[in-house]
Amino acid sequence: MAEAHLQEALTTLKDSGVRITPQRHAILDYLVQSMSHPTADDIYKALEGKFPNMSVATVYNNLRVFRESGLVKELTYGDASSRFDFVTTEHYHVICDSCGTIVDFHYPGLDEVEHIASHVTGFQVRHHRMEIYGVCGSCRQKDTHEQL
Amino acid sequence: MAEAHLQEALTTLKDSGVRITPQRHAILDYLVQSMSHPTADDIYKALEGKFPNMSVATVYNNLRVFRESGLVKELTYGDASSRFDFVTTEHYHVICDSCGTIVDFHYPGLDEVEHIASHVTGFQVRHHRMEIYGVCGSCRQKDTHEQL
DNA sequence: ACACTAATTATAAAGATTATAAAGTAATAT
DNA sequence: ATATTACTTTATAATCTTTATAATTAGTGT
Repeated sequence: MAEAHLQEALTTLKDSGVRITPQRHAILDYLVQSMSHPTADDIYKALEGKFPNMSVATVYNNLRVFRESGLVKELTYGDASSRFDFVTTEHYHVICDSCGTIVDFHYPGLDEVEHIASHVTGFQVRHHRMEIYGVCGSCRQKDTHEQL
Repeated sequence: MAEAHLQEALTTLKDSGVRITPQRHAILDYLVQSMSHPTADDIYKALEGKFPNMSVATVYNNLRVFRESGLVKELTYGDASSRFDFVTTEHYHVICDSCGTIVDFHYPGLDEVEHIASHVTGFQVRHHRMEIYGVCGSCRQKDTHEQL
């Protein structure tokens, strides 16, 4: 399953004339395997065993390449680092204000909102982002015990 | 109208024990007056006429104070600077991918989404963010003429 | 006006990301 | 096969936004 996603991604890249270097293969592989939403630095650190000489710039460059090929979505926040999400099916994210955990959340796209926004503002709407924030189950338990 | 908002904000601050300095007054005033969504640097530059010695840190510090008092919302993006929005009524934002213009968009809160997210993930949901992206009217005209 | 405390300033530091230039590697044509 | 070319990686420096620090200044209640 994950393997299939990786193969498909590699084919997509090859077909659009992007070379498959060992570094790119490894970064993609990590993105597919990791069920989390890693930062560029997470990826850099995770791969420094295999590629002791890899530069952070390589990670950033290739994440940009993947983003431009539509393989990866960049989740941007204010001060903190961007997180990168391998694109499979459409979904939103629910984020814990306390520990930062990101949980995938499947919900039908908000087409109506897009239509109304387009109508009201005169924009040609192309996409939207939505995130839901709160406190995750384990942080709530901690809070209860610690009287936080 | 704008004056009323400013006065109300000043009262809120005073009541919570925050000193009203000339800098704070000016920053709040600018936020209320400007119908845009300025960055910290926008504010800093706009006020350097009145306050030639004001530090950027003062702008950031006070924007944080206002945020913590609930007077101002911080709109965070990835690489770019945060933008600050004086809180009046609840609304979302529609953002132009081409020129960055931010337009206010009034729409009922997505309560249902929050409820379902809470139910599915076990989070105690507290808030959400949504932005709609596209191309604004004037950029679309430009694109047509320039065959972009 | 005085004393107390908070706010401002100037500066440095931190952190994430991008730019640059040199060296390396893969693809293509000869 | 080899030379040529274009693309990648590496190492490093630079940029940009934001925060931390320490010294000075200024509000506020008595």
